[in-house]
Parts: sequence; C-alpha cells; structure tokens
Amino acid sequence: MNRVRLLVFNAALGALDYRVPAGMAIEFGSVVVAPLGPRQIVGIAWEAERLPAQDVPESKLRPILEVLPTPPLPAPLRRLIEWTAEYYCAPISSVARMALGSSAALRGGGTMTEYRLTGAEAERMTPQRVKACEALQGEQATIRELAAIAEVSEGVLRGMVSAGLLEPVTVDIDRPYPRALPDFAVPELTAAQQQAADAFVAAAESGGFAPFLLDGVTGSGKTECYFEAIAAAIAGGRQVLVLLPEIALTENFLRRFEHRFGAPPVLWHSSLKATERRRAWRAIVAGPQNGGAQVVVGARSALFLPYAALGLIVVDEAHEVSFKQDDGVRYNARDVAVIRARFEQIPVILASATPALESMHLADTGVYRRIDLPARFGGATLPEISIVDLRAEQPERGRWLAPRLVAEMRERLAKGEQSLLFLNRRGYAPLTLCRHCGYRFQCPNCTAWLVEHRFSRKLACHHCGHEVPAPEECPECGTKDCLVACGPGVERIADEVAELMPEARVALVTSDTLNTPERIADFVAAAEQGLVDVIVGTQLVTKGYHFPELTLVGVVDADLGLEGGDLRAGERTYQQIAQVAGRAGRAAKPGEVLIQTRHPEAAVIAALAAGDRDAFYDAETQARRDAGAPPFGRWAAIIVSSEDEAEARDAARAIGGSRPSHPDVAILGPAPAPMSLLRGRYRYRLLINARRSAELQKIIGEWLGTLRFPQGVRVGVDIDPYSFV
DNA sequence: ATGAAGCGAGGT
DNA sequence: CCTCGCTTCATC
Repeated sequence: MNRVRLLVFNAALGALDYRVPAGMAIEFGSVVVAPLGPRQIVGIAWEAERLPAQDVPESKLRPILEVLPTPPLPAPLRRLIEWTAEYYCAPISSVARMALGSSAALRGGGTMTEYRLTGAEAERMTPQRVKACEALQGEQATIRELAAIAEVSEGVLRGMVSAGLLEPVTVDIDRPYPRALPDFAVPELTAAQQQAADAFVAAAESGGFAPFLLDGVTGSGKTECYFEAIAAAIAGGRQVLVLLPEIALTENFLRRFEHRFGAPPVLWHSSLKATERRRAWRAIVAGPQNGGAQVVVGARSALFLPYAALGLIVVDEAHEVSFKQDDGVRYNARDVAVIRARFEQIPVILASATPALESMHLADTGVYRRIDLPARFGGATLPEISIVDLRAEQPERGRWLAPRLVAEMRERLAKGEQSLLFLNRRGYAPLTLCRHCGYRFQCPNCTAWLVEHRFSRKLACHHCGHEVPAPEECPECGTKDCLVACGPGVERIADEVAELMPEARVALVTSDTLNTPERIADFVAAAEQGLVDVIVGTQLVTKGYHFPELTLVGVVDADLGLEGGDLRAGERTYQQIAQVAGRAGRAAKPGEVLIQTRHPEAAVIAALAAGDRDAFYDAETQARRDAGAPPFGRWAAIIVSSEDEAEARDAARAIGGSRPSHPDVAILGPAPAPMSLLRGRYRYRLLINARRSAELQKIIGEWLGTLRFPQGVRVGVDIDPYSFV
C-alpha cells in the first residue's frame, strides 16, 4: 500500500491519511510518526474502512516519517478500541491513547542511569541532604524520581552525587522480570475449589471465549481457584491480566501471588514512576518469552495494553464501582474486560462475593457460566448479623456508638479479640459550622461542605482537593472558639473509642492514614500480630484482609449509602456491608456483626439481618425491572459544564431543546447536577432512560453531533453511569 | 490540540 | 500605522 490511514492522537482530528514512502514496511497497527503542520505526531495505521475520515486527494498526502520500533497493535486490540469508543461515545483517539501508556516506551531499549545512596558520609551534611538520606533509604531511581520521593530539589541530589553520597547505576531498560513458576507451590484445594479450578484450567488450556462468574462468599478461597487458571495459562506460554479495583488491595494480593508462583507479577497502575511504566509496558508488549511479562496485575488502565499473547483475564472483586472510570473515557473495566476476552477468544473470570446485579443476571440467563464456592475455607462459620435500631437504642448525646455495640466491644477487648468499626466517611466531621452566626464552611469550587481533618488540622474538600488550615475563629462573625463539628467521620469515631476504652489500641484505616504500600503493610502486620484492639476504617477495611482475632464488626451508619438515593444505592450498601461483615470470624472463632440503622425495615437491611442474599437480589431485581433500570433498561447521562454558570445553562438548554423524540427513549432534564459546582465548573445534567433494544449510542451521537458550543463548554456522555453526582 | 491568519478597537 | 485580544481556520 502506498496510502495509509492513521488514527492520530488528537481528539479533534481523529483520522488522517498519509503516504507510505517507498521501502517503508507498514502493517495495520504499526505505530508511526507523521508530520502535522509544523509538528510531528504519533499515529497508528488503521483499516481505512473502519475509521471514517475526510477524503483528501493523493497529491495533498505527506509521507510518514518513521515506523517506531514496537510491535503493531494486534487486530483484537484494534477491534476493542473501536468497540469502546463507540459504546462509550468517546473519541477513538482517547481510547487508543490508553493502549500506548507512554511515548518514551515506544522507543525504549538501551540503558539508563539511576542513582542510589552509597552509605558514605559527606563533610557537609546540610539539612536538605540529611532529609534526602533519610527518605531515600533503599530507593533506586532517576534523579527526577528521587527528588520527588525525598521532596528536595534535583540540584540538592546532583550535589550529593558530586559529594559521593549518591552513586550512579547503569540499568538495562528492558531487563527481564523474574519468572513466575506455575508449579512453585501448588496448594491443597477443597473439593469445591478443585472443581472450580478444573473448569478454569480447562478453559485456559483450550482457549476460546469463555466468561465465568466466580461467585463465592468472603473467605471461600476464590483466589486459589483462579491462581490455578493463571498457572495453566503461563505454563502454556500465554499472558494473564488480573484486574484489581484499587492499589490498596494489591499488597495482600502480591504476597499471596509470590507465595504461589515464587515471583511477583508485573504491576501496572496510575502511580507507577515513568521508568517503571516504560519497563512494564515494554515487557507486556514483548510477551512472556525472554523475561517479558507473564502476569500483569493492574488497575483498570491495564485493560487496554497491547499484550503480545493474552491468554486469560481475571477481574477480582468484580462488583467494585471503582472499575467504572469517572473522567476521560467513562468505561467500565469489568464490562470491557469481557468484551476484550471475546475479541481475543480467551476465558475471563469475574470473581466476587457480592456480584453486581448485572453480572448475576448474565449468569442466570446463561451468558456467563456460574461457578459457586459455597463453603467457607477452613471451616469458619458465617458471622451472626444483628440490627441496632438507633431510634430505640440511642447513643449518648454527642456520641455515635450505641450502648450495645460498646458493650460488645468491651467484651472483645477483655477477651483479647479485635473489633472493627466501619464508617464510610473520611475525616473528623463532615460539616463545620459557627455556633454564634450559623456560618458553614463550604468549598469555593464545589457544591460541598469542607470536611474537618483533625490530624492534619485542615478543612478539606473531598471532591477537588481544596484545603484551608483549620481556623480558630469564624471568618464571618470573628467569634473565637465558636466552631462546632457536626456529624461523625472515622477520626471522630476513633476519638470516641479512645475516650470510652482508654486502654484499647486503636488503628485508624483511611486513605489519609494508609496512603503508601509500606503503611498498609505495617498496619496489616500490626493487626495480624494482635497489636491492635479496635480498627476504625472507611471502605478500605472492607477489602481482602483477614485477621484471625477479629470477631466483631460494627457498622456505624448503615443508612449513609442509601441517602443519595441513586440507582445503585441499595446494591452498594448491600455489597459494602456484606464485604465488611465478612471480615468477622474468619478463622476458628465465629464472628458477630452489629449494624446501626434508623431504617431496620429497609429491604437491604432486612436481607442483611436475615442473612438472605437471594432475598436481596430478588427484591433488587424486581425494583430494577419496574424502573427500567439495568439490566432491564439502560441509563446514560449527558453532563454539560463550564466555568461560566450562564454558559453551562444555555448549552444544556440548547441540548434539551433539540432532544430527539423516540419511542424507546425517555429524556429527563436538563437540571443542575446534584454537584452543581465541581472543581470550579458549573454543571448541568440530562438523564436518558432507554429500552434495552434502543440504539442508545447512535441516538446520542446524532443528537449531539449537530450541535456547536462555545469553547469553554464541555459536554460529556456517561453510558451506564455509576456516579449520579 | 495548536499555531497561523484575519479582524476590529484603541492607542501613538 | 501599529499592537492587543479575540475568533476562525487548517492540519492528511
């Protein structure tokens, strides 16, 4: 071919045609550099019939400059990129960008220089140098990365190199990763686990699209089962992708992985350093031979990488809402993982103790093969769940823990057992106001109160990151010591525990306190060794840890998740409480769960108390069916935002004014979004409810495609939204 | 996206 | 006649 269409990395341009110079070898998927005006851009050679572009005469075509030394994106990945862009109404270049990871990786190869501490002493130890020496123990990275870790300038570190405190190390960018060994430590499985593992192994060995829903309660040993499928895939020379919802989770997972396979997997997440990202990307692209990546454990962004030989995808904690990306391309990694498996013709395992209703429905209708793991691994019994009706059993004034819960905690403390209190609210108090004049601290950029954080002595917005030092006087009336905290956050609950039980050792577990892998590891070690009596935490504690001495779980406010009233509020509450309840009594000791609520009659709470999962799913399914909600109908949101309130309103009205009329589609709004101001942008929202049969994306595309907006206005489409703010 | 070109308002 | 800020236009 001497003419080729490129998908270029520019949302406004999309696709452009170029000439292929004589002698240049280009195939579909090749990553190339091409001229664009006075600049150069990266593009991917694409099938022209799949990528519409303006018809440009041959004479205007400029030649491609260079083919980058990286394998072409395979056809199944190209199909996945097209599918994702179309399904989520996103520019195809934005989706394709997620496959490339970093521009440096495209050239890659060769060596680079990293630095590490020599351990030597220098004559001049300035405060900055001392600080750097403390922070950089055990670190090896580029000057830039070390500067970021130590929070000193690059100049300080260069000085330390000259003074002999830091030494250069030459490293190979493509150096191999340790090999994972399929037979390193093959575990003893229970009969149920063996049955599940056999099904996965058979699917991994034979290949072909095979979606599984691995449904098993907390502690039933799901991980061991899919580890066997991973072993089969890597033994066959294929790659495996394991998607986890959050980085916080990986610490525990990595230990188990290394224990099973004798080597850690390759990690992929948003906070990788640039050099780590480049190395990982090149290993993924290179494939499992020659020290390339065998198993990649990653957050959702790992889903679009160009694996050389993908043989299996596992989505663990598949019900987690964090698989839905909420900015940029608003895709759901759990759903796209299944689509990728279909294009790649490989098995995919969705593992969860509390599957999403949509997943349950697909299993019930036979689209997914359901694998149940009913028994608790190790024989521990399920926790006893009981309700504390806060209307009848009131906590003391200014307190949030009911007497019965406190009594149970005291009992555990006396026996040397652990308690866990769950409240999904960071900080000390969600609202601060002035007793004197009623002033409330609000975020200047968002429709939200500022949350008091006592540890950092700040008031912070959880939506935009705005922070102010905690003031001593009211900014409105100037009165001193008049500010009162309203409502509880985890910090306040931890204080309450400390006051009620001064002898108890309390651990606070939130993303504010456990924000590095090291701190998470420290906490887990302390809790496992029994150095903690009471754990107070946000949803972070609902995840994969298990502490043998933990026998009591208290849910401080079960009604919190139901307040927003959005589509998935009931399901999310059920999942969160079921997950945190599963923390209780996992070893030989039975566990007990107390749920504090003002609405014990609510279907979710009643189902939890009765321990009747089917009742919850049946009730929720019926409610969804009646409301035309997923999986029986579909929702989409159009979010219009601008820094200028009037501009956003006018644009939203213009969209509303040109709404299509369609028998299968109901359109609500425009109305100010629940968060009508977010990160300094005013937001309006339209909601679309469609029948399953409606061609939702086509309707939205034709509707919005004709409209033009001022440049300050952003219009985003959210298909299958999870967040309704 | 992003830079170049076009254009009217206001100043020298 | 020039500069500044803003809109429009082209990029294969």
